[in-house]
Amino acid sequence: MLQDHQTLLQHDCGDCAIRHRAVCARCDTDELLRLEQMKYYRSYQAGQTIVWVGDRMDFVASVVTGIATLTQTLEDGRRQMVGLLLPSDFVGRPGRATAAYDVTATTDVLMCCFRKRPFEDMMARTPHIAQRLLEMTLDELDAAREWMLLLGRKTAREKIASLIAIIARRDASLNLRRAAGALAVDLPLTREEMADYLGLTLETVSRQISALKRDGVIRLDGKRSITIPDFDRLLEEAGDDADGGLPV
Amino acid sequence: MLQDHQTLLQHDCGDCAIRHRAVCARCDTDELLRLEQMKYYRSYQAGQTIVWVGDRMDFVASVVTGIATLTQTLEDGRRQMVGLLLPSDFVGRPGRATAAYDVTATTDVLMCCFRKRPFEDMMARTPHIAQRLLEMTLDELDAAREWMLLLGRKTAREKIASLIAIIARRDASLNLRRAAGALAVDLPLTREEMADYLGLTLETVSRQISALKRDGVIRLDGKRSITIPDFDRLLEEAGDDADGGLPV
DNA sequence: GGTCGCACTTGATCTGTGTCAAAGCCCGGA
DNA sequence: TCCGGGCTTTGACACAGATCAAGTGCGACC
Repeated sequence: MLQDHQTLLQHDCGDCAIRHRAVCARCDTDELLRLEQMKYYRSYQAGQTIVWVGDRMDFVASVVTGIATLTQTLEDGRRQMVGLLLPSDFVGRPGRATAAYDVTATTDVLMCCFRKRPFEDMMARTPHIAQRLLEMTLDELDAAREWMLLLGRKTAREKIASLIAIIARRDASLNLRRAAGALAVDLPLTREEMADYLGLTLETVSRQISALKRDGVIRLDGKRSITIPDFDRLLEEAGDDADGGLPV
Repeated sequence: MLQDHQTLLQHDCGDCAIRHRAVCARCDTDELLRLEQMKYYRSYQAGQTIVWVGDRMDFVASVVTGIATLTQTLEDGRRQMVGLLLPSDFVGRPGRATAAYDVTATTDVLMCCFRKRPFEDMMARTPHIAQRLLEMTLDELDAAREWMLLLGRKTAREKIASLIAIIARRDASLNLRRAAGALAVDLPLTREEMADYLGLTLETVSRQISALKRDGVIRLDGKRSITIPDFDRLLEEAGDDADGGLPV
């Protein structure tokens, strides 16, 4: 019953060995119960816009299942994705009244929500929540900076390889779907969404995926599902140093 | 005597009308005094590297005077700036042992430092610090996302205009150097640093600055100092919507 | 089973920015 | 005063990726 938002409260307290699974019963029971009473759910269909820039935001939430994106748009329609929300990611900013980005459901999405005001009050009372939120925000900031390097300095081929590596890594850490040697990943994004992630056009995305396939770096099973025969080879193509992904 | 790190502890408590100047005496006196005892200074010369990626980080700090940058580098030397640290900005990540980025002093820099361990302990005891740090980190995340839009989707000309607008805005909010109509700004960065900020080459930066000058969007007084006759015109060139800068 | 529509691929061409190279400017030191 | 070196500007050219335009494949719906 606590599963949906436990990532919000978890913290390193020494008692909880497995950080991403356990919630420390000793310290957080009261807060957990209070939070439990506050939560409610919202679900959205694939393609649906969850909030528009400038909308009044009266809630904060975390993604339970599905994938959502944060995007920014220039007046003439150029779009850049600035956040990719996977299960357990947090949406919304305590202390801000209106949304700064468009939030869109890429697949069907279930969110676990908390009304903003009581959540903020609670944050003021229970230091663990602010500390946990700080930790999550710092992780996001690191991811954003890695992303900036990608956008500013990588070639189209490196961008595609990086994106596949990022998805594979986040995916693998959730699902442990690592077969012997080869790794199966499915891309939860359309070519256009990948383009918006990478600062490219969809044509370029398509061409570079074809090129990586031609060169044996990836194999395609259908259009959205790929296998990676050699992950290190992929990382090499991504141009990163050593382990080349989001610092975690 | 408290001036150097007061931004770290300030918060909205109702008593302090002017957020960026006042520290609420009622709530924070003890913490301020403890923090005061812990602080020490380091200074760096222009061009000097403050920390290298992977270095052990035994302190956190905030910039008192001068400008520093965070950069990431690919193996073949391509560089991308991922953070620009102006006075009052925070450096270092509580809970992380090694630096994730190169930190370099662009001008002479004075930093107000705290040893990491005691700072972390203090953070655990005094919720205000974590909350304040969260607020600052969320601001940085917003800035990073604006930056991602710039890197992924703006043209070279728009990038330059945006950078000038960003510097002018941060500068103006600190110094209130807004003359009637025209606005004088000096660029604290070399052409190469601007290029690293914007994901361009220094030649392109130079060409676009010349173009903006030719078109009357900016005027140059020497190489590093510009005046902006019409700020709205500049924002238009930057391609942003409405007020087009870092959301604050 | 056919056909409609949408996501994707592929091709031809165009263009903005990178690359390479040279020259100018300015400041500091001898 | 002149010289040297770093920062900057400018030019000529190359090329990665954008743009425009067909075409393909595949699932949904009749």
